[in-house]
Amino acid sequence: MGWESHLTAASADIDLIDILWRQDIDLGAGREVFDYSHRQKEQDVEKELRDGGEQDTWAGEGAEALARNLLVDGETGESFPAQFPADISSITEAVPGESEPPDLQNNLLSPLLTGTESPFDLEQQWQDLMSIMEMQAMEVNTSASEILYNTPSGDPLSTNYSLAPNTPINQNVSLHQASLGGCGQDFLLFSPEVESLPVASSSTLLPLVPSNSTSLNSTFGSTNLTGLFFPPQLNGTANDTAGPELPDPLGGLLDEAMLDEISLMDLAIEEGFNPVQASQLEEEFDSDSGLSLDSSHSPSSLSSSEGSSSSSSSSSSSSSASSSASSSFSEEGAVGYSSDSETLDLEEAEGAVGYQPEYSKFCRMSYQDPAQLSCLPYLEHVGHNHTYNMAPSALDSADLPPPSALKKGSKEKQADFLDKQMSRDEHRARAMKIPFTNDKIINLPVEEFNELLSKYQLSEAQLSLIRDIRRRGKNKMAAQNCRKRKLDTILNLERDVEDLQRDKARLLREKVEFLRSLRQMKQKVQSLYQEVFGRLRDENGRPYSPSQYALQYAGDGSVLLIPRTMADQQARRQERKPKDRRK
DNA sequence: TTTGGCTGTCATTAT
DNA sequence: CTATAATGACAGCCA
Repeated sequence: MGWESHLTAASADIDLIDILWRQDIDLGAGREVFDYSHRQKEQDVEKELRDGGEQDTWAGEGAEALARNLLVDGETGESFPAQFPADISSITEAVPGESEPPDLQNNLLSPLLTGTESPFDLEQQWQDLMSIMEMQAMEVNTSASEILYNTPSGDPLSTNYSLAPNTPINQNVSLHQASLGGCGQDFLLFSPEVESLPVASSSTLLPLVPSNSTSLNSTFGSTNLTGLFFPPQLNGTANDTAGPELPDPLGGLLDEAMLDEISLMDLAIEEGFNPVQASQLEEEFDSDSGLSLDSSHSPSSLSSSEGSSSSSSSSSSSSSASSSASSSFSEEGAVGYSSDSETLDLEEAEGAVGYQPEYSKFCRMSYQDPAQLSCLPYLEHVGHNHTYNMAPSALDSADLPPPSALKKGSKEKQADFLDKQMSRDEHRARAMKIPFTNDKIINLPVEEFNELLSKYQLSEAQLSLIRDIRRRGKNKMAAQNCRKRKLDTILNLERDVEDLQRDKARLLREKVEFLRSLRQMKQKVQSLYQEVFGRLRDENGRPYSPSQYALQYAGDGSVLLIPRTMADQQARRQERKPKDRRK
């Protein structure tokens, strides 16, 4: 108990600390045993003595903090309604199942479309869309064929297809030839004018859609010139199946600009995109084809911070026992959470996205490097000085009180200030005459630490204090790392969210593009079908009735003219196959 | 005076 | 088992 003889320290702070220490011991917090509960008691007593009744003021702070935490969680926990699957389902629902029975030609088109025309590999979703479109496309077919026959197409197919009556005629009709005349023009012809897309789900989000919903039908209805080129049977069939009694409910969604708008509106509504983000997306869509899959913000590149750990180095310890805090920076820097590169990376990332609050928060965690901190002007206002372990030399330049406070600039005040910069543990260590620095106490490896302890004759109180200092010091760094990790996690999650939102927007746009091209192909195929069928003549020179005959596409590119009954059977068979496969 | 952020500390659990 | 790391909770300080 030799330490009591040093109670006459000049500093009042040290007097107080010594008094506290005596009280701690008087309260029974003996230093013989390293006891957590005792340490808690001494903490409490110390607080009561030093802070007076201040604790009452902060009685409810824990609850407030909890509430804040919950709020923060609520902010970061963005909700992502599963809208994309809903899109598909609603599309499926939007396609009336009743349209199947009357439309016989659909059944004939499906094998060709699914088998040979698709240049894309969109896997399941694509297949789903295909199936959707197959039912949907025929709603546009009438218009498509009308447009086709309205065109001054070349006539390579003119009258070459006169077929024998009655029998299923197996006549090769080269689709290559057939497409020579109209195909090249088809895309030019159709793409700007007909934009029918079954994004019925999106229409629910757009109140302006219904007003346009009849534009397509009315447009093509008024220019129905099919009769000029087709015999009444074929034309009648087409009108019967997809005609006025089945108006295309999606006709109003065909406008290309509207599709993009739908995409953006989708995003805005589903994900809470702010207008700025939406416009950014729009720019992205405008400049990008939407097919670039390489994301520089790949979520897989996130957890980089964990790798930059370096073990604490004993060489950072200071030599002077009295200036015990001189090496606190190296001590903290040795924690192993170097954040330089991360800070830069995040600066770029956040700067690109405009996440200022988090950026500020994040950078405040880089205090472990004072130079870095002083280089960040926006952190200068952070004048907190809880870092009692900070080196006074480093604090001199930045945190010294204004000169007015030092006018009477006595060395005592300077000493006072330095004292205030010392952590409580450092004060305690000084009061207890601990013969080495807190830095060593905290950062030395266990072996060296024990070796150091064995070199000195230390009382139990001193040993207990040393262990406390070591425990608290390590825990302090652990807490700092923990907080930084937590911030990193939050930032990474936010970046993940942004990346996912970007991906979703891109996929949505791709979906629209695919639907668009799919629709064009279907229109082209359908018009080709009708052109070929319409040019077929029986032995009497009369056209075949679409209600009795149909064209069957073979796998080798040939086309067969077969009776309807056979075609229907085959179509049903082929329809079931993929469904069974899916199950 | 109130509030929010930062920091240190303790208790507890995980490694 | 001990030592240490990680983390939630709390308290205190400061702008």
